[in-house]
Amino acid sequence: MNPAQQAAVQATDGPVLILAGAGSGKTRVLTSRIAWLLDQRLARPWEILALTFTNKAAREMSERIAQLVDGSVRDMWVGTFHSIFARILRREAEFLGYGRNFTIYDSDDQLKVVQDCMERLSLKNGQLNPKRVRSAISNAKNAMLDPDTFATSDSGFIHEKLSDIYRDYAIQLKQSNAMDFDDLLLKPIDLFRAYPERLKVYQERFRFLLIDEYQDTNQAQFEVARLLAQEHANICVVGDDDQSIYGWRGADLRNILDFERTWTGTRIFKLEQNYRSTEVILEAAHAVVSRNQSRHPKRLWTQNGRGELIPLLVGEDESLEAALICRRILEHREQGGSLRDVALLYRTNAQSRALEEAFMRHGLRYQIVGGTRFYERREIKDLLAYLRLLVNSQDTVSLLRVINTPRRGIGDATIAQARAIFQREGLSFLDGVERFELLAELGRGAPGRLVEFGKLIHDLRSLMDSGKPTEVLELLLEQTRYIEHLEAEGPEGKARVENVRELQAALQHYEENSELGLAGFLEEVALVADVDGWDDKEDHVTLMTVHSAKGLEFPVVFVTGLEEGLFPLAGALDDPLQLEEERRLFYVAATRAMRRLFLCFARMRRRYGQAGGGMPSSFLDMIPEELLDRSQAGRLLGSGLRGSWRDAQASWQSDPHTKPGEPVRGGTPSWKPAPRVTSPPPPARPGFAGGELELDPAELPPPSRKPARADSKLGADRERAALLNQYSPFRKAEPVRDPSSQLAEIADPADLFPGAKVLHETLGKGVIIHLTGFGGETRVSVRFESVGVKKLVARLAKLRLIG
DNA sequence: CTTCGCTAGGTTTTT
DNA sequence: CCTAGCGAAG
Repeated sequence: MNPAQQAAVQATDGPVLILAGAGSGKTRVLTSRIAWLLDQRLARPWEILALTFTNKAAREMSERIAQLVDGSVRDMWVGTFHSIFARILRREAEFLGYGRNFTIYDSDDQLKVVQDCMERLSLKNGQLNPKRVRSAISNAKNAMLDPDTFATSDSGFIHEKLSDIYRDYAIQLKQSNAMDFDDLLLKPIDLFRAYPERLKVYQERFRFLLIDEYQDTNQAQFEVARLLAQEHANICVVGDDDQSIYGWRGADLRNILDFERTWTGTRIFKLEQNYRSTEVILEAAHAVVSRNQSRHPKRLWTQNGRGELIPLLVGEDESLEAALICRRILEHREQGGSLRDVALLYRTNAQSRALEEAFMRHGLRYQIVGGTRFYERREIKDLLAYLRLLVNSQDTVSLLRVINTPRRGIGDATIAQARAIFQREGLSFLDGVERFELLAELGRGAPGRLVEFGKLIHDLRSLMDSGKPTEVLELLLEQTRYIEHLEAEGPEGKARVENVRELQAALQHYEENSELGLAGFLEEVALVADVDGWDDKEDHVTLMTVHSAKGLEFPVVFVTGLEEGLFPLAGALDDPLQLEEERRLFYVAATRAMRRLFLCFARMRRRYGQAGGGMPSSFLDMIPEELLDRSQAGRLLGSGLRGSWRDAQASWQSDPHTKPGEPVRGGTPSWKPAPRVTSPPPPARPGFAGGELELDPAELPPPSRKPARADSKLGADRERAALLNQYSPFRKAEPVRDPSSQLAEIADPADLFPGAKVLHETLGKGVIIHLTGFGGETRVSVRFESVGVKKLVARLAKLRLIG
């Protein structure tokens, strides 16, 4: 351990701020510090509270502590903010008028409540959009504004309506015995303020508080930490202002920048030696982030050596960008590297699609982290909603979700009437269902169906009390005939059934390893993050957003989609604060790399299916020339053309943070606000082209946008397909000369690619639109001439490639 | 009450 | 381009 690290570990008394740059051994310091506290008998395990942002980070921390000290980790509270405070809230629920079986609402559930409130307040078709409302409520909560305070914080018609909805929303949640994510941080504050003696209990208990990724805390987290630590002032926070990337979620950089002012007597330790990356990588990352105004000045250094230059990979479009990356990965593997070494990072989840297709085509194993999550799939949410309703009978969102799923003839009209009746009688929905006489006015069929539903829930609940969680789920599936319901959906349903099986397996696993039952399972499920599902043991390339990648490291990293408007994102371009966050995001991305960093972009990228222009990211301009390797791209993307990027950009983008005296090469001095010009269009850049292709991409035919109607361009498509496939280890695409003259073999799923023309035994000719690889099964969307678009399982579809 | 077909809007990032 | 969500018809 270096002297700075050692000092940080041993400064056990009073407030401590550890400014830990990327790769500076932050986790090591944090865990050693805990081990030190225990070794020196300064603290006993249960007196330590360590808070992280992801379960993965928490797990890693626990494991590493366990290696340092023996055994006693079990009594220590190490977990995410959300899980730790959920735990505290369950214990203290009665003080807040909640039941300890409260449900945690995710953002989907929140939206349902908001919509319900808006309907009730007749604001459904106004200018307020439910998602906006949801985010307004969330922002209010992050700023610790309750409905009353929020109401007086601003004025105007819209704000008034927002306040009304927020107030109703809070009431609905309470009535449903439910808390949203934000509540998990806010309610503890309410509790501690209203019941100082409860606060005291936790203050006494947690004499040592440690917080990881402190730069990402919001005001509520700041406050709850302050409350807990104010007694002993043994608060140690670790963070890096350059890695604050959750501003949009309410993270407040001031928390870390002002820490020493909040806590008198703060000792600050700076960890600036990086053990992860090469000098080249660090310099590139620094070149971008150092333009920010809001940061502690600092500079990482390393003894890892200079390292290799950063290749620039330029693809004609997103598919070719992906193909170039695949080629590099294949090279890496040929040189004895493992796929596990490699990560692809992107700004938005939508970018994963083109990359995924390329990986499939090249036969490279990959795992996408994030995107649509398992627990957010419809079939999973349906079943979880049943289980949630069993645990918490007041959970309205879940009730409304399952009451007519699968269809049992209880529609909106019935529900609305029944709700009205029960409300009048002061009954909860499920209680009301048991009062048959009240239901008479609902007409002929409805009462019976409602009672039947009530009985279903009743039976399931009795089994929950006596049996195992897996048995409950089994009975649920049986009674609702849910599997049959899914199977009736056709091929789509088959995959959903698989997901249900996975849920059963997950529940079984939980049951075998925990005592906490159904309620515990639901809590765990509610609080998983995308990264938590990431499997770092398997040999595959990892694809994820930059946000998900924080805290991770990989020997080889590709940062993709470095186009102005994508990374940095368009919405951030004219807001200095957001632009700073984008730069930090780039900094995070680049500093994930240990040995090798690649920067990639595409000259053209389809968005919403429409072609869009890709100007190289302004970040690329900030990186000193001598760090980049344009040896291959350089043929066409040479120094002479560099200015033209900037010229083009300068005409429509100004960079408010470029310091005077540091004019950007070839551009207008940008501290003088550049006029926002919409025309003329950026100058054409002939021959500004594609990376490392051996074929000159300038001679490449443009990709046809709509393969289905591209008959006249078939030749072009074929050539393009050949290019895309040229690196495939399995096969060289060999287009059939005359489609009608011969019947091709049934294609191996790995041979299929978007744009390929195929022949199906019964459905006839079609064109592949795209491929997906969920659950290890390649699925293929084909637009058939006869029947339109069909989704098929590639393995079973017996498709033949035709010319 | 359900089903079908159309359209508008969505892609920032997530506990 | 894709899909969720809405309105109209059965």
